[in-house]
Amino acid sequence: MATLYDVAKLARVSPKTVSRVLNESHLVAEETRQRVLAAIEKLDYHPNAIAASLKRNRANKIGFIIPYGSDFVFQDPNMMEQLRGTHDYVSMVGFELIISAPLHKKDALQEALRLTKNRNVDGVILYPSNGIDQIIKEFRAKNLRYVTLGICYDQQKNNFVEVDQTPGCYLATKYLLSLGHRRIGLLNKPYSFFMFSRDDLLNGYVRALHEAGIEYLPSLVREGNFTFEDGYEKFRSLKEEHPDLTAVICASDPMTYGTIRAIADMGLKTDEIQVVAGDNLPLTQKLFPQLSSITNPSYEQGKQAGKMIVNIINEGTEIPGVTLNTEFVVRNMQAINHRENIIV
Amino acid sequence: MATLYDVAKLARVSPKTVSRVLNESHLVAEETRQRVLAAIEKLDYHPNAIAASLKRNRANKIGFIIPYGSDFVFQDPNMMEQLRGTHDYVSMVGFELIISAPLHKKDALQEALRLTKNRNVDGVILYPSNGIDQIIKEFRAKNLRYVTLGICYDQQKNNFVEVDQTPGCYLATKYLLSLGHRRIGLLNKPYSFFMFSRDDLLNGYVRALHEAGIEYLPSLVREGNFTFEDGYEKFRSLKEEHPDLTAVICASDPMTYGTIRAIADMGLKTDEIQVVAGDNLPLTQKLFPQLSSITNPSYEQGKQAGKMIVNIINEGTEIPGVTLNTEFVVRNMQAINHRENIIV
DNA sequence: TTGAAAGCGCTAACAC
DNA sequence: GTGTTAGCGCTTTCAA
Repeated sequence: MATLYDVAKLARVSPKTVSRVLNESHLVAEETRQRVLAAIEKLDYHPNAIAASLKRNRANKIGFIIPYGSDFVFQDPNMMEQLRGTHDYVSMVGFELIISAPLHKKDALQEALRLTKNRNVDGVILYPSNGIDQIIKEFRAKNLRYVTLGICYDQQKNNFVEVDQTPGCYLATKYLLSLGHRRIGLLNKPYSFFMFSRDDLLNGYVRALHEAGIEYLPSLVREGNFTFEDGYEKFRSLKEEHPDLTAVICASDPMTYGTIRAIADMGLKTDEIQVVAGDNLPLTQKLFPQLSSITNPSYEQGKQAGKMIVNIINEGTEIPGVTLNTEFVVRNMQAINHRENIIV
Repeated sequence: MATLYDVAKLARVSPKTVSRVLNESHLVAEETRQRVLAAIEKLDYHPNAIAASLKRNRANKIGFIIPYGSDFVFQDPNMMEQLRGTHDYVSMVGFELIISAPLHKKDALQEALRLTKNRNVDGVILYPSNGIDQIIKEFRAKNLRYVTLGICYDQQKNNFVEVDQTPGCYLATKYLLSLGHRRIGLLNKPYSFFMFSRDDLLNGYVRALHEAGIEYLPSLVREGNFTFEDGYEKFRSLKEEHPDLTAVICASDPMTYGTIRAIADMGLKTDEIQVVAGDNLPLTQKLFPQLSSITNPSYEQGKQAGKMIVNIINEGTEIPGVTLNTEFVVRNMQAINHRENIIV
């Protein structure tokens, strides 16, 4: 493999000039530049990124750390959307994306530290999981770069991109109330698994109920792990405990699928239970085009996190956190009630 | 950040001894080793991976290159399964995984070359897409490391991990024939988009028909891009052209979803069309537990590809290609025909 | 506008 | 079992 010195020799210039052509080419005489470029072409020279990294003390890599054990990971569609957003942004500005999903959740944060201290990456994007407040303390103490996908502790002011689901859930609840529903379930997100600093879905739900003068029954709310299985189980137990349940709001699309499956398995008809989806993912829209949905800007969240980590790396300072909003999308419900088609 | 020299100084040994403790610690006296480890601990020393890479001429990174433009990518569940398999293997043996999904498909292969020549990665995993035969030629000429997820040209003998869907599709077709179906559609995989070297699904399909003495009608076969949309469109046109169609085999699970949606939208009942899924993904099993399915060992394929690229990097030679098999899973069909529940 | 020389942090020969 | 030294391929003062 040709090195920069080979190019310099062939072009009869110094190594530094080649380096200049590679990086800050406007400081080089055009004629010299052409000679260098020709030599590069001729030798099929590709700069050794590792050597440049060593000298610059910059890996040009971002780590995306997933704390769930890898079989959850690559199957959770929201995480994929966040990953995609991050990928698209950081690759646009010249960073590579390293993904790491330690097999054991507890190793994830250590892995994040290792990657960063090793200089394998210039900064990491982290999910809020248990123990992350300690890890953030260490990142800050050592002046390492990180961004979190959510607020990880009460006083966190910087370096996060979070989504506030309060508005989406408020609108969803209000909509269901306006249709006449009075027993509305909420399959909420987990508070043991992740480390969320506030209960936004619940807040929106309770506020809408309160405004309508409807009593809030805690037993109508169940926490789940965002997964299909949890959607399935929690819906079943919810409906069994509340036979008069007529509507349910799901915290995620996989939970929505589980709920739909549970509805079918329980022998309920579509118009007995109205389901609101949690993420508004493309697949959900295609599979179940009648479902109204809370929107979850996962792609945007990942993208903003990518942008933030790149800025933090370049500026060398912390950056105030960003909160993204949610909305609610109504889809045509008439279609459901008159549909007699059976899907599978 | 502490360097190896700082550790050496604190432990009162030479840099090389520290390096030995880090890498080949059995060659160091236990007492010395403990002193070094104590110094490492005390300084919170983390070896600079970039410096080691430069010296060793080894990045310890694998590139996973996705050639579809990133919005296809992180949404195709099979690709995610392959990625997961690769991730799990390579991270187990100490490699980092870099994923790259150039926004334009045509850039993907150049990106693969760039990453490798730059030394950003030690080797790449590639999908068979148009023009890949040329790229492979260049990889081989320059002695660069690659593995392909499928056979990319007729004479390819090495460095691939492919899946042969002939058996799975043969069994699926045979099964449908045994149930009395005579007009069986095949929503086949694409041949313009990827670069597959053989038409395995079609082979299995035709063989089963032939053995049963049933005529093979080319118009019962449609190519699709593995996507929901293609499943939807192709099924519609298939059924419109062949009103006597009673069963269909889908090349992928997203196509299966599209087909199911089309069936619902066309006002057909479940027992009028029997659908065979293409991948047997967990989500499909959960959403549509009644569907029989061809199995697609995507995770295993990704894992094997990871294993192969690591071996190729370590051995420095090419490795004979591997072909993975497919099967067919029958699920309880009675449940379908008697089910009157409506899913959404 | 260009070049000479030092050095990023580690590892590999080769000595002892 | 341990140390000395050179050098991976680049960038960066500093000088010309």
